[in-house]
Amino acid sequence: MSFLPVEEQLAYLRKGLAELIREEDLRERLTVSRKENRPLRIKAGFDPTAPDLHLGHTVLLRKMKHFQDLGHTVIFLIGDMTGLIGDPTGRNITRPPMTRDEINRNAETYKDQVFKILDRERTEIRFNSAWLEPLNFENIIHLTSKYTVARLLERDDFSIRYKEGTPIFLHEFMYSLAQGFDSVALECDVEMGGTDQKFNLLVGRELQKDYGQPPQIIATVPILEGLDGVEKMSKSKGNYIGIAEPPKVMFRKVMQISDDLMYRYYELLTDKQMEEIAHLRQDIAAGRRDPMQIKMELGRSIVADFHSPAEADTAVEAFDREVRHGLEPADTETVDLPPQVVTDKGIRVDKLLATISLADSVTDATRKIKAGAVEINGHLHKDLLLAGANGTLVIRVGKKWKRVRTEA
RNA sequence: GGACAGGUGGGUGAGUGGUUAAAGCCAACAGACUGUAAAUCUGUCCCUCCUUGCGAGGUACGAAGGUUCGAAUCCUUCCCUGUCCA
Repeated sequence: MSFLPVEEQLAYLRKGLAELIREEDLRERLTVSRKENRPLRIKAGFDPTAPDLHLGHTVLLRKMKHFQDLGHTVIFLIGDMTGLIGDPTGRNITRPPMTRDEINRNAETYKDQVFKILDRERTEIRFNSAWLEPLNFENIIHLTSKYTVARLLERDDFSIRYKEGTPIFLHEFMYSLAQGFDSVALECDVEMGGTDQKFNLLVGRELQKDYGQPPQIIATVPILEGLDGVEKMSKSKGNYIGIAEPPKVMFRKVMQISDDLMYRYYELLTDKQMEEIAHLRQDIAAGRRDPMQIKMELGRSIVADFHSPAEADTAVEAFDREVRHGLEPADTETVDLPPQVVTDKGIRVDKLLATISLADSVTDATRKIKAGAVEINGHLHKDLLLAGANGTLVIRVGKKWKRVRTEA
């Protein structure tokens, strides 16, 4: 295949990047690539323990896709070895080793998700244990001799923790080095990551020089804020939208973000141009457009990306019905009445709720009943007992619904 | 190896012998409000049982023992972390 002119490629790639180190290098690399008709190798690493991708990851994936659009090769690197360390944020410092089976299973999960965005034909999936595992102690000494403690301590996580006096374990220092070594092993032209990865990416540059390779270009993408609009989207903070989540859930979560955050999502998660987004913002500010409608369009677009336009429509309808009008979902689950919650005085509603997981525990169910959060067949139910029930009970606790079939 | 400081509920962080199942804050959940949200306000926020009560019982403050009528709080040993010294 032939590559587009370098300046056109650059323009396409530059959009939406947080930082590019260095643009001149990329220009040069693209020029060589075009001349030799050789695709560039773009790497980004992923943690094997968290195969549930969320929208935060897709900001990066979308950008990787752009490289593929231009004919380059993307290396989707699964950090099965570095995953034993965990990126040193100070949490989950050491992780239990994963079995080969688990890793493989997670890799499969990754593939299902990643190829919703990436082009299968231009993607290599690699595991860094392939070259990290064979390293012997001599190799490791060699590797560690390339970097100083002072430089590693420059990293924000470390310097903060060092000052605070929170523990930093030696193996955590290995994370950046190992990641850098990945670039050496793969002879990467470009490494991508979130802006929070900048330090690690730079280490790769240094190491490549030490190993006689041209230093990789670094392209970082902005970190997507989570649903709360403040912290970065992450699974552990619970402020995420998973790309494997059902359409309804995905859509509802999008609708939950603040109006302000919506523009950010438009910017990082859709193909809408910056000018268009600016217009939307103006129109809403001037009262010419309804923010809810605009947010619904965002949700529809995101759901359609990961599911299908038809499913997106269904999700919109469900939202309208369930959230806006507070009606029972069309797909409410029906369960049989568990016999153990029936007493001679009637149904023990607290136990029922706990059993059919409308409450975390019986105690929790009791609290919810007393708080007036429970509705049965459309009526507020504040009693622990329900006598004379027959037919199907439609139970609502907050936004959760369930139908319970009784015998009588 | 030594000295000193510290380890509390999902997170943070008070609490140094008794109304402490453990303040406050955050998160979460429910309710009100609303244009979806956000924001705000109110309530809840370990488990089990029923006679649903400012009820009874169980479990809980790194681990295990001990002192005491009674401990997260005192003692002992152990584990873990930090700082300083070597």
